[in-house]
Amino acid sequence: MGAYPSLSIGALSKATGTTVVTIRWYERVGVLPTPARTPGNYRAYGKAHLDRLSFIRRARDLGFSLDEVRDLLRLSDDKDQSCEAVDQVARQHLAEVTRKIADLKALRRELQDLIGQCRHGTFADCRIVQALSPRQSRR
Amino acid sequence: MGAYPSLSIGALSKATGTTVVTIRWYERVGVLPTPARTPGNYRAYGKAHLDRLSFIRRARDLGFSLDEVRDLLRLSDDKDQSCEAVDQVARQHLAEVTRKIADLKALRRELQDLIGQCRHGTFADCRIVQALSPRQSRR
DNA sequence: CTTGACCCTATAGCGGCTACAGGGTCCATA
DNA sequence: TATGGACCCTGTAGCCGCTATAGGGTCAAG
Repeated sequence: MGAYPSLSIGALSKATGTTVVTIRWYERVGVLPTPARTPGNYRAYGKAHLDRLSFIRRARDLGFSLDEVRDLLRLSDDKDQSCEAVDQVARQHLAEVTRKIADLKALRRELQDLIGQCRHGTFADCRIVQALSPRQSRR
Repeated sequence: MGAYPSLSIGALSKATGTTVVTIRWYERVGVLPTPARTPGNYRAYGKAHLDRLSFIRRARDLGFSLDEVRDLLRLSDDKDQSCEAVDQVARQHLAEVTRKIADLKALRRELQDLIGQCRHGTFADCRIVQALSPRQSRR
């Protein structure tokens, strides 16, 4: 149960699967607090940084923007309040993801239609080229 | 059957639903050819530009990158060849879209799990915060 | 004392625009 | 003829979330 050993940026990088450059970037844009420095000016991270960075990575993997991550972190610093606000952020993000899926599905159907019509003839006959070109003919 | 009247950038903008700034951007990055100029240095577009810009917009709406659009345009300038290459670009893009949909669906499921577990208690009990924080506890 | 792995800062670039700032042009009306 | 307003011009900087490069400093092993 000694003092938690401090981590170099490289060690933190390996521990979280985040590149060194990205870690410095997170510090720069204020989602990861500035760590202590060694006499040689190397960053020295503690357990709190490891936890925080893990949180950030997980949220990013789930598609939250850095702004949303900032919100989530700020909310999680007010420990006493109910997590309704957090839930709200998550639900909003979920709605956005759902919308994106719908958009991509519509797009996929269009692409499939397009590709399905291609008969590999000469270019003038190509349905893909025809379908792409005249915007007004496709309501 | 007179000469096709030339369009100002604003007219082209309205005709294609593209902002004036974006049209100039397309010219700058080389997907839309530089138009003629009036004596007052205004851009004067012809029917070819209208067709080309419509093509670009439609392809962008379908999620093609500007690089892919460049490819499609270059391919469609070689009129004689079969449209196999075009088909290839489209199929590749379709595969990418399909992959994105799958990714987003996995992500949505995770978010739904997370949100479904929230019981709006105090923060310490919040499943969302817990689930976000410890990265190593989730396989 | 040198090698090589690691670390530092600062700056520029990616895609696909968007938003200024600071002007010029054109046409209708007074 | 003057003026107002709609339109147009160029150039630069900003957005997001990094990534890449240049040009150094630090540290431990051999």
